[in-house]
Amino acid sequence: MPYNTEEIKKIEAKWQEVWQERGTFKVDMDADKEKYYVLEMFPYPSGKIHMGHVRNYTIADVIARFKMAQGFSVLHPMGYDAFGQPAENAAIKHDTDPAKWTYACIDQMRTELKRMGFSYDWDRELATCDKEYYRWNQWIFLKMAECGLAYKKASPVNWCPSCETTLANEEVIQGECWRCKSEVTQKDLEQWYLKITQYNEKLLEDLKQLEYWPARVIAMQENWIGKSYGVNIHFKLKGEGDVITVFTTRPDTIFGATYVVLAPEHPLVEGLIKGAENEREIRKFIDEVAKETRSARVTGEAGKGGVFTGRTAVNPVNGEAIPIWIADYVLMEYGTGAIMSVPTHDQRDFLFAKEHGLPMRIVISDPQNPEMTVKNMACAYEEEGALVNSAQFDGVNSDEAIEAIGKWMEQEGTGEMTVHWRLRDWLISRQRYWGTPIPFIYCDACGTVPVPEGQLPVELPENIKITGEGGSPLDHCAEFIHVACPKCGAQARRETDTMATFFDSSWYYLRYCSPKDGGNVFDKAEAAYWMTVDQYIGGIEHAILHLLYSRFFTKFFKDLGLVDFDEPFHRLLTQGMVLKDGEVMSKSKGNTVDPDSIIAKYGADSLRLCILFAAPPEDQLEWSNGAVEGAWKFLNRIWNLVEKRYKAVAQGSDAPLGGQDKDLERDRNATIKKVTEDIAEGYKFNTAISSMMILMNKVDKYKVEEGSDQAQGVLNRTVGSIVLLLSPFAPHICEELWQKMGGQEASVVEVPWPQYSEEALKQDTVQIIAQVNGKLRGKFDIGVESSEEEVKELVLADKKIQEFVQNKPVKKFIYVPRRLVNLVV
RNA sequence: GCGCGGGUGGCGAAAUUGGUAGACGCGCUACUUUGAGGGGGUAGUGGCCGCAAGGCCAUGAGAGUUCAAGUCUCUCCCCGCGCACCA
Repeated sequence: MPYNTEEIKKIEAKWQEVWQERGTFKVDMDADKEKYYVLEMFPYPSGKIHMGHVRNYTIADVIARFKMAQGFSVLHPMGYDAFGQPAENAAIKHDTDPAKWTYACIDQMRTELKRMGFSYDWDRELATCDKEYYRWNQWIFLKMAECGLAYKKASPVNWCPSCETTLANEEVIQGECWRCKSEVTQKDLEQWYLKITQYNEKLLEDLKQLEYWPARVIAMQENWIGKSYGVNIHFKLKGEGDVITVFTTRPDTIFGATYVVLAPEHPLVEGLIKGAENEREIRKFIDEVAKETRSARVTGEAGKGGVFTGRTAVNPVNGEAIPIWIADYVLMEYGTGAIMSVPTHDQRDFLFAKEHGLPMRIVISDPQNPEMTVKNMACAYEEEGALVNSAQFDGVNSDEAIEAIGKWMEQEGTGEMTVHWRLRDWLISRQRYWGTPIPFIYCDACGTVPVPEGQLPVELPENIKITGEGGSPLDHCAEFIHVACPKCGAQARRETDTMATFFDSSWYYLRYCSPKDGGNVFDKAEAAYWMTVDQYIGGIEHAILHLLYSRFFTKFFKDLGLVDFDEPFHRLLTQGMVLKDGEVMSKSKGNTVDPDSIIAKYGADSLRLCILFAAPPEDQLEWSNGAVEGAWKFLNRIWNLVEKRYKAVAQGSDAPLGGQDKDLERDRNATIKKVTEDIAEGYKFNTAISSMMILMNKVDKYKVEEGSDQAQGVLNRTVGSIVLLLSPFAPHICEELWQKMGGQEASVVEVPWPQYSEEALKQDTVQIIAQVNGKLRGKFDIGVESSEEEVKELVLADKKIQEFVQNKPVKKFIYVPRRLVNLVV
């Protein structure tokens, strides 16, 4: 029977059914066993899986199966991040219901995942759009509200005109909507927020615990949280009580501040410009800036636009009156929306001052360039140096002056040292239908009232017509909106906004621990056993969004006393993207390869093997059809090996092995060692597979004489080891072969992982390299126990070596035991 | 500009952590098996010189440390990703 398309189909279907029926991957809390939790970022159920999914889940599956074979109690669940806009869009397009569409997609997705042979505990499957899931979203939201972490406020918000909804800061990528890439605009709205900023210090500090996360992800989160130390400095307006507060990280340059700049949106602007001589001109400028898109404004290298207000403010450290300007390069959302400008020591200020002819004063000297003057400087000097023109601080080095001046200003009452965070609270309201309803009710008498816990879940009404027009569909659903106030019973109104779907995915890993618990968000004991996630695997695109939010939720749960750890994901692996012809595979580029079409021809095992062999997990992977064929060929060779050369024989004697038998036995042990270490130490699946191929090549050359039980026994043992080592990578074929070879276990998963013996690895001889002056000149087989003297003698006696030595004296003889010698002549 | 990765054959990639550069695979070439196709087998496959034995060169560029450098140090170039008028 050849390992062809027909046979592959049969085998893979057969074992998928066996796993299903026997519940091979079902797992329960087992205090006697060490647990291991492998998790991949759950998919949005679009229906079809793509190569990115296949890669992500295959990596996870090898780890899960490897850990199972090592005797761990392995939790490996799968589910669906099922709320979200694509379902609404699909509903409009196909005139159906988002729920129907989503559940149909889930069914299809599940079938495709099963076809890949992943080792999931399907009993734990969950979908976030299930009311038994999202009721706990609502419960968490209410808990957050109780703690003051969920609150409503009116504020300028990011608005995506195409998705017709608000967006969190994290969802705005370079001024564009993360989902549809439309230009994001600003709107003033009253919206729900989650106070993630309450945890800013912990979110930053605990990054230090994440020693097994990629440095890149840590750096991205650090940047996003953006802690900076500085001073808030108060500039009084000349002649009035108003004060402009600026934030600066460089208080050491305060004596060089020659003007102050406000963002056009700054609240003090209106009062300042009223009645100004050039009021019209100023208003025109402000209007123009308002019309600019944020990205245009932020990348504005062209020149720094600004206008003078005609007013002045007083520099608190020297009493100097300096002009107040309004400019687009100052952003309202960062710091205080106002800056002190030090053109000599800040490049942006430098450009602005040059453009508008504003005064400059050097307050930090450049030790490399004592001749530096305002006139001859070509750009701002932003490095450190001794202070000048700075009264009592003259001569102090700038890095010391930062703290010294900050403290002095605090004493003088002219400013205070402060910490600024870039992280903003998380805008959670979405004006969309297909999400978790926010569990609040508006009553004219009682105000904003939480839905009582006993009334959860607030269910999404079904069979709603989605038109894509006129705002959220829930706004037009009378039976949803009208509700009695839980406090006074009067006619009241439900909140019609739903939660951003990142809420759903911020805690699903906890729900997997006890997915059917009807009375709790998750079972504390189960979570205590299974958490934290030992290995999390997913794409880098979630480096900030999902991973930051999940860390926030975990810290909140800890404060609630539901968990006792700070961080949810112990180890994180961000798998590389799958490319086709050098570009990321994507529907929009039209360069996708459908995993299903590959499975149909070569089977899931070949696809899995190919993807694992082609590149290390973190690297980009260039798809190639040739590589699948290569993987199939390798599996085919193993198949034929078992079919044609595996023969049940009387177990050979325990007599010591010699010659080729001993060599193969050593190679077998060496391969077990290599594969085990490659998987365990850094997931080097590509080299693990390559070492199995090498062993396979050796088996091909290994001759078994007719009737030689000894040699046949060694061969059998080697074939058995290959099948077991390969089983996490290509599970279906290995199950089948193991059974063919007489394995009695219900599944290879139950067979303990192969062990190697150090004794068998020992070699009698070893090849060493002989160099003359660092160049390779010969190779010698020497006994492992050979002494340095013996080796030296042997090498020096060699004709070829002598040719290169040419009777010159050997100045130095370097000997690295069992590796090389180097003669320096 | 700042941060994180990278740069090794025609291609995907290895390299025992300073010790034989290119394992393994894809592709290609020749021979072979088969009625043909597919598939299988054998040999070869970094560049240059050479019939060969062999020699020289070679890990983005240049310098340095060392008996020995893809690996360590410095300078520079290039590519990818992320962040960014962040005050």
